[in-house]
Amino acid sequence: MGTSPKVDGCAPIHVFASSKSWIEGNATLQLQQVAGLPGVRAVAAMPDLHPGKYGPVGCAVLSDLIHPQLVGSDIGCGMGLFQLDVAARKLRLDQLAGRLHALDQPWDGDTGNVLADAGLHATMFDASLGSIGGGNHFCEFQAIEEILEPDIAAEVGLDRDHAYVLVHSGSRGLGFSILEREMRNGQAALDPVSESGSAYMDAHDHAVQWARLNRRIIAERAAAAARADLRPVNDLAHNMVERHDAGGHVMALHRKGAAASDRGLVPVPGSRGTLSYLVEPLTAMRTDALASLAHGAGRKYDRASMHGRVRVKKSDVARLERNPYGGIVVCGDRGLLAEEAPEAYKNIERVIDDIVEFGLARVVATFRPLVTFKKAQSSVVAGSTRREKSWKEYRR
DNA sequence: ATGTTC
Repeated sequence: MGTSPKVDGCAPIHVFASSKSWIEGNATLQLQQVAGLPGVRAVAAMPDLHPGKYGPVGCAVLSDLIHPQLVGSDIGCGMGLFQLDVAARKLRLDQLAGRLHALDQPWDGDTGNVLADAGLHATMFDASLGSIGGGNHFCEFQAIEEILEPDIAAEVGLDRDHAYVLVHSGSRGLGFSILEREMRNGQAALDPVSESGSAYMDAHDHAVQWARLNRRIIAERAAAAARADLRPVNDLAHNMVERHDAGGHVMALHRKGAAASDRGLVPVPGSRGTLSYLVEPLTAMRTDALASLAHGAGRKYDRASMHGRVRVKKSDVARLERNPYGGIVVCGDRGLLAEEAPEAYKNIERVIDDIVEFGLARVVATFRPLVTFKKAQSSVVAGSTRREKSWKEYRR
């Protein structure tokens, strides 16, 4: 708990998890490996820490060098919370669930226009704009369960009667292509002020904005299904890297599954069967947290093991398609439903308790899930045999 | 995480 195991040649690691929070051994191992990477100065781990493909998820890493793998493939992935101008109690959940199936279809909006409005150039991945993607990504209608800090809630215009939409999505194929390109170049680490470092940052920053726009469009599509308008409460990426000038010395602050704690209230989702939280970061309290916060409950069991833990029979599917609050989970992919079952995740209350006890944040409001939408099984699109430029051939 | 299988 708040340990700083100083291994020879390794950067200090601060773990903001109490002994009550389960941290998998492999995640701790990955954390130590990260602390030993070239240029790494400090590592902060959150209680939602769990093992990932290229390194642990749920941590911030301050380094002299940019490590694209520490950001991962879903550059700019994050959480957008939006308030709808409709009362939560007015939503017809079954009707809404039906309409949300439209999110499995490509967005039919004017991609060129929204990109231009956002100041973003076109890429070959723009057809994915407005799509949620797979894995843990979701779009969830929520209602306020409780407001614990009325003054702060009022500052951001929270109204306990309104419905909300929380979107967890990222940069789809775009971010993936950027990491893929870096790995093909064989450069494990980049000098932040070098040409290659700047080129990565340009592509990265573009993907971060693209992902933010993607969440906005997804929220608008969801709002349209509820025949409502929306306004953003806050939107924060949790997979990203930023350059920081520390008195002439440029450093890279990576966040992998960790939200920034220096730009407004942080939406912290639970699993799809629990409350989600909106917290106020108390950044000044702990500089060793690297201006970061937990980004959710964090996985407890890996995806593969969930297929053995959850039977995907009719009765189980029926159970997984409801949440304990009487809400609906829409997911046309039984396998994904099993992988993303609430029991695959850590206890969000434990995670929140930890960040509160370590003085990292306080809870402003809690939200209960009404309707959660997750991607349906990917169906192979017939007839698209036309040879387009391969995404691996793509250059900005 | 990924136009997830070249």
